[in-house]
Amino acid sequence: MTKPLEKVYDPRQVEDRWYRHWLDKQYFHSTPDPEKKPYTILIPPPNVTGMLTMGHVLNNTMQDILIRKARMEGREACWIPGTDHASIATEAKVVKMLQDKGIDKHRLSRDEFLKHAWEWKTKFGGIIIQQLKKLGCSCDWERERFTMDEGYSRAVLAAFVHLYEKGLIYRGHRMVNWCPVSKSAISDEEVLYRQVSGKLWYFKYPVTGADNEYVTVATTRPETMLGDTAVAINPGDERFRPLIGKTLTLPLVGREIPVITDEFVDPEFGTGCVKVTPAHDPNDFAMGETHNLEFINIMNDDASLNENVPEKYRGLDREVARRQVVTDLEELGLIAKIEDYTHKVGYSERGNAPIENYISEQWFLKMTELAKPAIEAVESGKIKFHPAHWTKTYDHWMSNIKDWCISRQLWWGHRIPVWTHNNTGELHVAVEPPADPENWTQDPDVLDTWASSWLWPFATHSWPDDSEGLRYYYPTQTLITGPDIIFFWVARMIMAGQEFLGDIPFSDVYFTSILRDEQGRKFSKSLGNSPDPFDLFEEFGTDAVRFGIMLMAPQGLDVLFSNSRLEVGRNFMNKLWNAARFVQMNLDGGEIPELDEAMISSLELPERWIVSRMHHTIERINRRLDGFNFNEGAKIIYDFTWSDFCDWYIEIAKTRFNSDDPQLARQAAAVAVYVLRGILRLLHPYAPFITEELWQSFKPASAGDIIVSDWPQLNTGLIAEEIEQSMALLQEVITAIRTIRSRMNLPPGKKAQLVVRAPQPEFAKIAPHVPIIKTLARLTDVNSGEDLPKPPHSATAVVGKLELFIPLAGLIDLAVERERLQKRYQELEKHLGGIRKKLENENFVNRAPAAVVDKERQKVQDFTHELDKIHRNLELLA
RNA sequence: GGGCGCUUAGCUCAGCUGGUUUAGAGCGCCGCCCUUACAAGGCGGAGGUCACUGGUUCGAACCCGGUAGCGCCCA
Repeated sequence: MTKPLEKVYDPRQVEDRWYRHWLDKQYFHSTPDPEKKPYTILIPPPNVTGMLTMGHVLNNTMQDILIRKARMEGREACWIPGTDHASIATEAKVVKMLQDKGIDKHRLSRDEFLKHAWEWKTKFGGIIIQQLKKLGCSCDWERERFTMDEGYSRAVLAAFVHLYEKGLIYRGHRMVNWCPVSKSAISDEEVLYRQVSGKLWYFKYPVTGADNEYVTVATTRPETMLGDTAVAINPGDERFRPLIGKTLTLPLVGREIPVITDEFVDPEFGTGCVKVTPAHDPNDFAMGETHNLEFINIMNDDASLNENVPEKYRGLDREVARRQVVTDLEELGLIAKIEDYTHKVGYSERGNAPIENYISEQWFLKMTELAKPAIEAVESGKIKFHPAHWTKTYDHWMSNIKDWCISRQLWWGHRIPVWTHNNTGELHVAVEPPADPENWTQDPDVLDTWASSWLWPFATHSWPDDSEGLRYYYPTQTLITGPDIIFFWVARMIMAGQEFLGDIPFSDVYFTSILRDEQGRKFSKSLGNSPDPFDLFEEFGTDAVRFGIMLMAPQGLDVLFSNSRLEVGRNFMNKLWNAARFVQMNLDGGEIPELDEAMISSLELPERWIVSRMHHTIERINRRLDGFNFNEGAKIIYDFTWSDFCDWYIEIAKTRFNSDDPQLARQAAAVAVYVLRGILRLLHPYAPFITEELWQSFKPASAGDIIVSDWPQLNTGLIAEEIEQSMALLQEVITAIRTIRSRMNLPPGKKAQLVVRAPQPEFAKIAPHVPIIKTLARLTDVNSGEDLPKPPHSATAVVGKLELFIPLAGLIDLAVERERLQKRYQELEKHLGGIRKKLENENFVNRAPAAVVDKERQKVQDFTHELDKIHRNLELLA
């Protein structure tokens, strides 16, 4: 027995203390144990430059719930944490930091820059790891990995070499998505399309050698006309048939360009004639290849115009050049019209600037072959998605997969392990550099960050080397992540797992909800509508935030988050705290009584009932958590604790503690402790701190900390339907009396009398519990009999076969009473009408299962019975 | 344009395999109460033609078709 509990739960006194204790005891650390089944979760590595967001809170709380439950269930639970190096984001931050110090990145050598980057990473990187600890995450911190750790880097390079040797990696001049801010290629998945309101400009291109004959083309990007090398029409478009074979003179440039025909051209768009800029548009690129057009790259890597345009425009930024081109064409009278136009523009995810389609030399990974087994793994059900509908999105993307541009023109990251011989041009592709490095030049690019994090499930271990850990922990069990990275990461991990280890990386993937604010807007930095988790921890307590967010996150739907909804969590923690406090106050001399489960069947109804309810609860929570229904699991434990345990059992236990029967009081204390222990353990994965704190006051003498205690064992033998039904009757009686009291404005301090008219066997069902009814319904005495007359001036209720009368001489408001009864009368008539209609339907009686029909017949009987009684009492009021 | 999802009380959501009791919960609202665990609380109450429409069925909030509105992803 520890010291008495404070009146209000104060999380600040508790959280850090227990986290330190768990760390000291090494509870989070896992070592392979052949005797135990492993349960492994890989953290989706947050960006090393990142800070904890509510999205992380949601995501990591779920992982912690699963891992804590698995640990309590006796699995060898291992949650592997870490961060990724976030090439683009980190490099941008370091460049900015250098700029602030007056250092230009390009004045530095690559090595000098990397030195700064590592310094920066050491200093600021990984703040998020500390923040995860604050959240209570029980990760195996001894296994923390960073995607640029030495061993991990070796794995990344080994993977590259493997794929290169297999012929899946190639280098090529291709059109890629170019981010002019980071001056790097990015993958298709890193492009976000936004609806933008812009203009559609109609330009007139003069037909060569003809006076006053023009072809009008429409474009959203005027400046790209400087790189046009053709104009295209649909071959079936009669309107432009005369143009075929002619050439046009490109204004401002003076280049002669052909008119070509291509099926791709949509006659409905613009004028039906389109300008073709093969070096700056993916569709035009394709046309350029088919028609053998000239590819003129008109841009520098920062999206300013280069020397391939007339001098006037050189060096201008694309936006400036756009305005200039429009002005100049206007002066020449070559603008037919300008329309408002909304269209989608691709933005670079990190640079937050419109991307360019830009031809450059890049490294690509062929995906089709890798995708096949990955599609199969999900279709066959070897890997299950939750909610399952994500499999369709996955399938669609996987079966239309395109080659992956994996090179980035950055310095922070894994440098591509390809060296070219300075004299012979020979390639050296290997994890280790050539023996004579002075004769070789290494490819300057680094790999896409996802080309390292897709190896996370095994590069976090020893791969490519074998090890006990790799064999024991791979494949992992569950991955929890956001649907926004289903392609970036989930799909690619599945491919990598099968390619490199020949086995799936995990068996279940849970996709979290998207967090939105109360107005339904996504949380975003630019809107500033995302709360700082630490403010919330401070205001509500970490357990309350965890529990609250679990409660409001439905599976498969977005979460409308609001601070006020966390109050539910806080209130619940306080409720639990006080329930525990009450139990503690009633432990005789501080001794914690043990309940012998074998004795339970000999206990009284309320005790047997609460035990039955608890095992019901265990069963339901297990089922919900097995199905990743975190919100429903939270709801179940909430309801059981608040309604069953606090509102009913504790109230009944008060009558035991106050009774003259010490045996009864001891039993109630034993039952209360038994149930409380169950609640604490069931709740522990959701609310680790408060449950650990309370556990110390109630744990069995031989038990350790709750984090390593046993998950409550379901005993279906203790679930008793008939007990729950008997208790339901008792609850109905009490509620019926309370309703009358409330309706009649009887203040709680004023006790009432109860007269029960009922057949003897019916009254016998509640007779043993009269003391409880008296206390919970605030009665002085209870009389019963089969033929008692209704006392004068009494209010009435009917519960099953029991007629309840509360004499209210002088207090009863006959009008209110009549209204009450009439309302119930009408309700009953309505229901009866519906049921009778059903039963009169021969098809129903003949075709519905007998049990269903019997049930309806029983209802008719019960309702009629009640109706008669209400009717009789109404008459007495008349 | 293609795909996915959603629409149940004022708000946020449950409602699992069609018959879960008479469609539930929390918040909010109304009334009474500082009843010695908890006012971050207790007791009671009001509030819903389950988006619309057609069908399947003895029976539909639930299954199927269509319509409308909202959201997301892909092109």
